[in-house]
Amino acid sequence: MNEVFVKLVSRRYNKAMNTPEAHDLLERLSNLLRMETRAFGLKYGLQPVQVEALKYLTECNRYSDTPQAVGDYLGLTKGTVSQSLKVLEQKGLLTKRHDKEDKRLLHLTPTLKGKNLIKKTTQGQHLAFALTAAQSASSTDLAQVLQTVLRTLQQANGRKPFGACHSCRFHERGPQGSVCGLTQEPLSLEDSQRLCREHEYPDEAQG
Amino acid sequence: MNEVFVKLVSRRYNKAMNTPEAHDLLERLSNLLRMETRAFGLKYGLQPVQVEALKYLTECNRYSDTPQAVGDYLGLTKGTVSQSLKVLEQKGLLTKRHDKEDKRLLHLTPTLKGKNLIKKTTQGQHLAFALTAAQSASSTDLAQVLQTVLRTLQQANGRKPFGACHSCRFHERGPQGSVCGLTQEPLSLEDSQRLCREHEYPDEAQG
DNA sequence: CCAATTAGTTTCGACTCGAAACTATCAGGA
DNA sequence: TCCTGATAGTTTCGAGTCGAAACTAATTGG
Repeated sequence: MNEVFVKLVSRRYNKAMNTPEAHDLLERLSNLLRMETRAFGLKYGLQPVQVEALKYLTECNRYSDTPQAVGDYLGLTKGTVSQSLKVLEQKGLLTKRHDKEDKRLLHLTPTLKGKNLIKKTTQGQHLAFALTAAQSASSTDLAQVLQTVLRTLQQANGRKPFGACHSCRFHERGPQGSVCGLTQEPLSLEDSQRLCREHEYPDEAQG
Repeated sequence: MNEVFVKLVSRRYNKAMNTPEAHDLLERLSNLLRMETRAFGLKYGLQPVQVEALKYLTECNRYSDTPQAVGDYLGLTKGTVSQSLKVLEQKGLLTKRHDKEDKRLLHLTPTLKGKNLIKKTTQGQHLAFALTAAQSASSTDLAQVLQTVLRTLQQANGRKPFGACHSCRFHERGPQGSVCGLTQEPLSLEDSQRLCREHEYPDEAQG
């Protein structure tokens, strides 16, 4: 049964050749995620990086709870990390403790307060909701799943979707080519394929 | 045939309940993407935001090529956008032109130089490669696909994978619980589930 | 026991970003 | 017509990010 499954999926992926599209979608999701984290952190006076560092520390094992590891994980230099950790410590969200074997090493442990904050982070973000929506959607195409996630997130945040013109509810196909139902202006084929800030999805559509 | 398909997928998703995992994966992917864009932009003296703005302008239609739209798309305030666009214009990557109907509006058009730069961006990034790898992978589980993308990207960038301890090639299951093959120290169940900076995937494994 | 290495901190400068004040244009009503 | 309010964009300012480099302290290896 899994065999059949695999074949179907592979076929769809190859046919769609949607790598550049998935690329774009991931980038846009990436941006939105960052904004969510920023907005959340603001409520607690924390910067996005600080939230992410604290989150990492609640998820790593005892070989990986050092400033160096945080830097490797987040892709930041040790200097930058050092400052973020200082803030987290001052706010009572984590404690530092020197390793007994190697006194250069610092072990970082989130306090109860820190752990609770991270719990709230995950709950507070709309991403969880968006992911649930995407997972209950019927598509197996990566680009389509990502698109569902993105759209749900954008709705939740009250952001414009910026979809491709041809997928818009105002897009009208006339005898002499396409027309924008909002401006009543004719659209070239190229226009129709581009992103539009006024884009609105049709009521029923999913893709 | 699609009916069967949908049921299978739904079942797997529900069983796996992998929303939090997908959440994490998206965040880490998001970080990596940002670093790639940063590294790329550096070569041309551009900041990540500037690259993204320019990229948007090569993809949007004529109703959406204004500073305001760029801000909406990237989730930035108009002041911030204004500065980024000024830099792009100074570097000869885009041109500004006032709308003839509404003189408040500015239309932004990437120059040939700008368009070429964006082409190189997409080619230069490892993400395209990673996505291809993911799409040829056999999994249909969102978390698993994302994991493949992430791992491929991390390898391409020479970054540590930070996988869960129990999935590591040094993880050994002994009679009295698990042991880390690197440190020869015993691991609690909790340890085994956490992220480790020394993590290395087994040769053949995919998940 | 000294040199090289590694973990972490501090400092500095370039850059990001939001907020707010500002200019210019447009649209609508008395 | 003029005047008010709204909208597009710019400028300025301050808090914060981040990498680079210099620095301290501890460890490892001839």
